[in-house]
Parts: sequence; structure tokens; C-alpha cells
Amino acid sequence: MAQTKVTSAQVAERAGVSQSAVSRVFTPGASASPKTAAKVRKAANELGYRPNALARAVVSGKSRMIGLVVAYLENQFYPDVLEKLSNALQERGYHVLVFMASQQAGNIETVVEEILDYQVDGIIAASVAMSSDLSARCRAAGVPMVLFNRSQDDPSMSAVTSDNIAGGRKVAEFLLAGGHQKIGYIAGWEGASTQRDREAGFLQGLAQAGRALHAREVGNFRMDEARDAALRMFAQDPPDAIFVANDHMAMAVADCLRFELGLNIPQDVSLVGYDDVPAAAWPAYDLTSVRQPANRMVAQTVDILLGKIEDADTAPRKVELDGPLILRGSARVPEGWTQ
Amino acid sequence: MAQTKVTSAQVAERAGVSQSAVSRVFTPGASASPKTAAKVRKAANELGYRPNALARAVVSGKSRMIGLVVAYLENQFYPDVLEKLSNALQERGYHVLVFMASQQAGNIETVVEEILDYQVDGIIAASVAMSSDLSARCRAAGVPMVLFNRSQDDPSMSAVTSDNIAGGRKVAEFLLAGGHQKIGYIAGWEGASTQRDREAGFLQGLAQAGRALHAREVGNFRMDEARDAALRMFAQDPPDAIFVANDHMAMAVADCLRFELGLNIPQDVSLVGYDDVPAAAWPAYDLTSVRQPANRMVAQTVDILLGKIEDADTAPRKVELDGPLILRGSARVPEGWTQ
DNA sequence: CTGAAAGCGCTAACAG
DNA sequence: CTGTTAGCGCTTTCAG
Repeated sequence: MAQTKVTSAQVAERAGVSQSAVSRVFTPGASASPKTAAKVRKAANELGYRPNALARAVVSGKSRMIGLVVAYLENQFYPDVLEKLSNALQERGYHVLVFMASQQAGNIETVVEEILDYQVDGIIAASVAMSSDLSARCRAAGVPMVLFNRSQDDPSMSAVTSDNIAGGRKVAEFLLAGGHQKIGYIAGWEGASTQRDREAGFLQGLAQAGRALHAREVGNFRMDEARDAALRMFAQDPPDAIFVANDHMAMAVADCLRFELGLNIPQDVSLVGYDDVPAAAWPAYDLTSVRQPANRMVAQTVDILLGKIEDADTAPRKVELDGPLILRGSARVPEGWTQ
Repeated sequence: MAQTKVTSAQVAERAGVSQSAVSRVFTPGASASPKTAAKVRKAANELGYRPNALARAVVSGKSRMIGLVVAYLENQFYPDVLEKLSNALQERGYHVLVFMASQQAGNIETVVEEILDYQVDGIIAASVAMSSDLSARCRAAGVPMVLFNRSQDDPSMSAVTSDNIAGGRKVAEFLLAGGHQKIGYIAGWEGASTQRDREAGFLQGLAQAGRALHAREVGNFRMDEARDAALRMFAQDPPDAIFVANDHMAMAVADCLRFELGLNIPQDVSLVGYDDVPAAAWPAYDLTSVRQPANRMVAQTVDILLGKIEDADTAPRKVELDGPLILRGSARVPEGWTQ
């Protein structure tokens, strides 16, 4: 039966070196002679020793843990991102401590405090709003934070999003070119910058052609509410095209239109979503959608965060990555359309 | 500008008490007079003090972190479980350190070592196989582990699953009662106990009626492979019903049948899945499926794990929770069928 | 109940 | 390069 916990001191004794020698051998920026290193490694293997990451964190001030706050994993976009983030961080020697933030007011504050208790080296907040109090708290604690898929005016806050305004505009141009006359929009939660930007870009695109929205309803990024929104929108003077603020809602809308209202997509109504989640490509939905470049977004997020961790004086950055409109069958494609 | 790090010593000084008094006030099993407690709390608030969870972990030997190993989040069942697990643990004062285990051989070992480095109090392994070496390693480290949605023969290992055998049998009885003659099965990854049990139960159910499988293909729990499996299965002598080992694959199969083969579900072929993921209820799939009682599975997992953490001598448990067959439109319902 | 003191396992100067 | 010596921030005896 192996020891329950093997310490560096025990390894030192067995290797016939000092405890600090052992520490050095296992510390990245080490400086030990090949000879001692070998002795130590041997002893360590025999004993099954591995450095205690927590003790190391206490003394070094670096836990190599990143706190990830995420609100809900129902929208396929987020598990996908979580997986990618976790992998990218693991590759760079960091690990993810997950905190679910329910929508209850005040909950976020609690959650952030708890994160901070664990001495994480940085925080990634995905799709959650950070009050300026909270971000100040993190700054005071010296813990850098970057917002993922959400942006805020606060210039001190780093954020990575796709270019939601450009994306919205792209959809407008596409729908207009398709000859659609009555264009509706189903909004996400209005507190979200992504929602606001997508809508703003969309309206800009319409306005540029001297056009305006035919109808607008709010779906709050929830499937059930999106369905209700679709129902309301078709109660009178139905649109011939709808831009839905994300794919998650768009799928509910698609089902509502087809199975509840008996409409054909895209013959009766064109549908465009946002995110390009995996399910958007499933034949049952075949959803035209603006792709969020998840890989690049994740890479940028990790770069910015680790950059700040390594050098606290790095200026905050707001990154907006462009994503293409992915053409599928849910929306009529204009003749001769090229991006 | 607030202090970057406030220590208990600073709080002690300000409150005019000893550092250990501060510690006591913030330690659950404390013993401090209301008077000191008040002084300490006041000082702590003024300074914005919160105990350092890591330092606490080092000395107490309890990190209140649980390592969660998960292979992939694409199958909606897992994000759902991750969210529920994280919430349940958060409620009980624990937090989740996530480790993605890619399927690469040897990767799991690395991952488990890393988890152990962080001195987690316990490990939950979701949908990943643990070699007996690895489980021995954890036992040696004194870190309890429970398998989620996967079981192993090793009697020392705790595991929580749904009753996959009963579930498989249920599907067989249902399909048989529906008068299906040529019944196919699309298997998941054959290394998984869930796959094996679902199939075993299914075959049992057929055998009980003196029937056997009409066709069998392997989909490895992946959508692309499931589609190929469906294609192969219909290349000659098509089945009139298929049980697919999980919903994730079943959705790919449904799309393949409808959109590639031009079949109607359930008129031409009945389809039954397993898991009852949220998407199974979406009108576009409307998938009859055996529900995995995720809430109860999570609750049990947490109970068993925390039980072992609190008392290491708790005997290992294998829990199999029963889940109902959820009737939807993807499979013909036998006349007068009641569960 | 409370303070003093000892340590958890480790890293980081500091001399040699 | 190496061992010695201080701590990191905290919990936990141990006297009082």
C-alpha cells in the first residue's frame, strides 16, 4: 500500500539530497545538475511523488487555475466553447474551475467571491454580465478577467466576441438581396451586448437600403420564449423572413413554423440564425446562420488572459472576430449571391 | 486601491485579536465568542478579507474541489449533467475542476495525475473508462472516485448509471408489441458498459419473445458513424424498426432516414433512442427514447462521493436508476400500450 | 474562549 | 549548483 501522500522531503531523504533540491527539479525554471535531477527523479518515481499543486500555489502565488463562469449550457454553443477553452488551457498548463452562475440576481457576486477564494490566476466570464463593482473587485484582487461572447462599455475590461454588428448587417443584406419584403427579428435577452449588436447591425443593414423592420418580438435566448415570439409574430401580417438572434432560438422557431403553423421553410418564410452551432448543420434544421468563429474566439481569449497573467500591465483589449454567413437551406439564396 | 491580498493576520491586527481567532471565526466548526466574532467580522468586511481557500486546503487536507473528467461535450446529455453536477456540488460547498480527456490512449493517465496534483477531494469520471491501475492510483492517494454513466466490474469502484439492461429490454418489448418484424440495432462504442448493457437488455427482450436481431451495425456514439451505420443497414433488406444506443446517434439516424433515404418515421420505420436528451423532445425529432434520470443520477453521484469523502470506509456502491420509456412520434405506439 | 506556537508542502532568497 | 533558512496563509494543538 503506497503512502497516502508523498512529500518532497521524503523524496529528498531517499535521494540523499536536500528538500529544496527536489523542489528545484520539479520547478519549471529549475537549475539542478543532471546528476541530482536523475537521483531525484528516480526516488520520486519509486515513491510515486508528485508535487502538491496547492502548496505550490500558496507560496508562489500562482495557482494555474482559471475560473470559468458560465450561465447555462443548454445552448450548444457553450459546451462547445467550454470544451475548447478547457483544452486550450490544459495545453498551456492551466486548469478550469467551473462556476455555474444562475440568473438569480446577486448570485453572480457570490460566485465571483468564491472564485476569488480559490486564488485563480484569471477569470473567463462567458455570457454573463459583470457589474463594474465586480470587475473592480477582481482588479483589486489582481485577478485579470476577460469576457467571452459579451462585451461591456467599461474600457478597462477585455472582451472577445464575434463582430456581431457586421454579422447582423450581413444578414440584412442577404435577406434584402433575396427579395424579402416583410422582415422580422426575434431578439435575445436585451441585456446582452450580443443581442443589442446583432440587432443594431441588422437594423443598420436594413436602413442602408431604406428599409425597416416589419415585426419584432423578444425571445430572451430561450427556446420556449422564442416559440411564443414566433407565434405572436405570425398572429397577423406574417413576415416572409425572420432573423433570429441565435441558433438556439432559431431551432425552436423553425419547429414552431413548420409543425405548429404548417409553414414551409424557406418557401413561405426564410430563417436565419446566429452562432452556427453544430445542430444548425443537422439536416432537420439546415439553418442558415452567421458563424461565430469559436476556435479563434477561444484562442484569443486564452491569449489575452494569459498575457495579462504574465504581465499585469497589458492593456485591456476588445477583440471582435469576423464570422461568415453560412448558407444552408433555411433561407432563400439570392440569385448569383456571393458573400 | 485595495490591498491585493488581505490576510487573516491583517484582520487580526485591526480587530485587536490573534490571528487564530480570525481563523476560528471563519472556520465552520468554530468556537468564538459572539463578541470576538463580531469584531473580526467587522474588520474583515472593512478590509475585504476572505479566507484563502488554497492555504486552507494545504493545512486541512481538504480542498473542497472535485475533479470531473469528461470525454466530450457534444452529446447534449453531458453538458446537461455537468451543469447539474456543478450546481449540486456548489450547493454543498464544493467546486468542480474540469478535465477534458481526449480519447488518445494514455491521455487519461496524464489527466488523472494532474487531477491528483490539485488535491481534489474526489473524482467523478463521466463516460470514461478507468483502468484498474488508475483507480488503484486514486485509492492510494486516498481520493474517492465514482463513475458516472459507466460501470466496471471492479467491485471496489462506485458507479452510477441508469438501469441500461432494463431500459434495453423495455425498448424490445415496446417494439415487439408494436408488431415490428425486422428489428435493427445501432450500437454505441463497444467498450462502453452502457452500450453493452443496453444491447444485452434489448437482445434479452427479443429473445424472451423468441425473436432475434434482424440487423446490427456500430455507430460508436458518433453522429457521422451512426449515419454510415444506418446507410449500411438499409443497403439491403431494410428493418422496420431500429433501436439506437443513444439519442445523439439516433438524431443522425433520423436525419439520414428521412433526408437521405426518403423514408417516413414512423410509417416506414420506427426509431427509438436512449437518454432523452432535450433535443429528443424537439418537434423536428420527436424521438421516443428511454429517459436517463439525470437529476437522480446526479444526486446519487454526489451523495456517494461526498459520503466517501466524509467517511473513507464507506463501501463502494453501484447504483442503477430506472428510467421510463418516453413515448413520442418516432415510433409506432402499440394499440392500448401502457408502460 | 483565547493567544502562542507549530506546522501543512512547497518555493525562493541567501550564502557557500 | 546546492543546502540552509525563511516564509506563504492558514488550521490546529496546547496552555492558560
